[in-house]
Amino acid sequence: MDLSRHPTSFTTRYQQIAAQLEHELRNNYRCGDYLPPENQLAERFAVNRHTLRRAVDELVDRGWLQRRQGVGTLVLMRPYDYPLHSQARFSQNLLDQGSHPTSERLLSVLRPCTEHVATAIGKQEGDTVIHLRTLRRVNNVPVCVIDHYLPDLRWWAALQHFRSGSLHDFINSQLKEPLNRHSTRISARRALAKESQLLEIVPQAPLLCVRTLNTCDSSGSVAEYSVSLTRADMIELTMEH
Amino acid sequence: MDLSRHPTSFTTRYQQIAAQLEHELRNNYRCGDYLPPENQLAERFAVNRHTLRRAVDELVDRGWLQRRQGVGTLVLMRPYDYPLHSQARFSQNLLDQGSHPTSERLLSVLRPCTEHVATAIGKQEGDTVIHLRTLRRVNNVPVCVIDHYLPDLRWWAALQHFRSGSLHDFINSQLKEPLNRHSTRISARRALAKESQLLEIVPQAPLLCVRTLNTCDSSGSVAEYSVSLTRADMIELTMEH
DNA sequence: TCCCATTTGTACGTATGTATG
DNA sequence: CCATACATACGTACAAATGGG
Repeated sequence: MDLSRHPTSFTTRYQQIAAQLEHELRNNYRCGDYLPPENQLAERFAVNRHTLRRAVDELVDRGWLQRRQGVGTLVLMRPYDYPLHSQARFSQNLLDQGSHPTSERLLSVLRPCTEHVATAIGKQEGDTVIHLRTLRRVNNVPVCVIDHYLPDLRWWAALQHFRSGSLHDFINSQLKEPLNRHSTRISARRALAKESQLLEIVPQAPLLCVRTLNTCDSSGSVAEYSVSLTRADMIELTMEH
Repeated sequence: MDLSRHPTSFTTRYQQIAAQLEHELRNNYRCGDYLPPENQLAERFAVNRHTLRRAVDELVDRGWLQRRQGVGTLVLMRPYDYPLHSQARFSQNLLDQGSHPTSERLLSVLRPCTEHVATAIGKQEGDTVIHLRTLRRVNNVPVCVIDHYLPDLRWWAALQHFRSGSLHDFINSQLKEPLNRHSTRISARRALAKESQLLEIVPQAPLLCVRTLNTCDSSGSVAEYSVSLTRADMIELTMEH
């Protein structure tokens, strides 16, 4: 595949090489393999090592390669395994956060909160919070991972019995605390390595990120701050006004 | 602030410079400003231009700077805002769609609607609709492009006088038709080539996509269907409940 | 329209540092 | 301690894009 003579669109040398490497990664490499050393590749493509590195940079940025100083360049890319749901897009109500009847608990710990969480829930960095992580599947396909942060440590004992289902229902029925949605922030970004693994998507795939602050119905104090990451290729959020 | 003698952690020269630049961005620059030319900065830091570029690369990757070939390096970061989140982001109310006072008209045509638009507004594929495209900038940085589809062709004459400002305000004042938000769908995907060009982002960068259906206050019929594409690195949507 | 200065983008060359096994 | 391979840095040159004269 000669990409050097591409009539329609101008590409730089390093972009050509990146495209060529990407093609070879898909066909000739498997996850866990190492690329040939930069010197060899540079020689093969007849470019300076810097130019070759610039091409590899692109693929590292896309999450398909990982550099290991003194060792080599590791191949992370998997062959595409989900050709199916390019079309299928589920809808999900914007208010569904934390109330998925199908979600499953992945994590349940007490931990000092980060600055980000502290700011959101109005506590100090390092204050202990309950941290739950749940994963929602649709048709057994993971679509959404949610981190829940709860500042009221008195809930800890009860929450340890939460295994699956709707967290908000659980809190409502077990702790008699109906939660009120206070504010929501919606953003999008690329998936990080661990996230793409968890959600079984290619690295760098776009994610919808919904951050929700829930307050206690009774006292009005912050009860839960949740951050959900949703596969943007499968889910869209809907809202009726 | 001398970062060159940092006892605890080893930092490379370009990392020191990136940290220094980040510090200066916060204190001495505002969104929309331009950095001094790379040559000047390189001279100031007494490094090669490549080294300086490597430092700037870091801040570009973090979304705080944006390069414009032939022009300069644009500052995106808002002062006083950063320490809270890992990513400095503007916020935009979820209800802002079509009502940006700063938006500018890019396109204004009559055209047969696609199946997608036809489905949304409840007409037949091929039926003529008014199609407007507007671009919103913040501090002269493009952040959001919106396609508006309006089925009522009687508005065409009046709408041709719309140049900039808030489209919804224009419709309200010129056509005496207050619009009502009916439903909203939010998704995310990677930018296509043309979109990334228009929004001045790298290809494949994640976009927030908000599709809104607005109805006439009076008749309740569909008045406008809009599709907005927003740079996810700069804008997040907020909602108070 | 064309040219020109400015600024970023790409590419080559070279040298040395750092990490790994 | 050494060979290998990636990381950083300096130097140089030219290309491409932009904006102004």
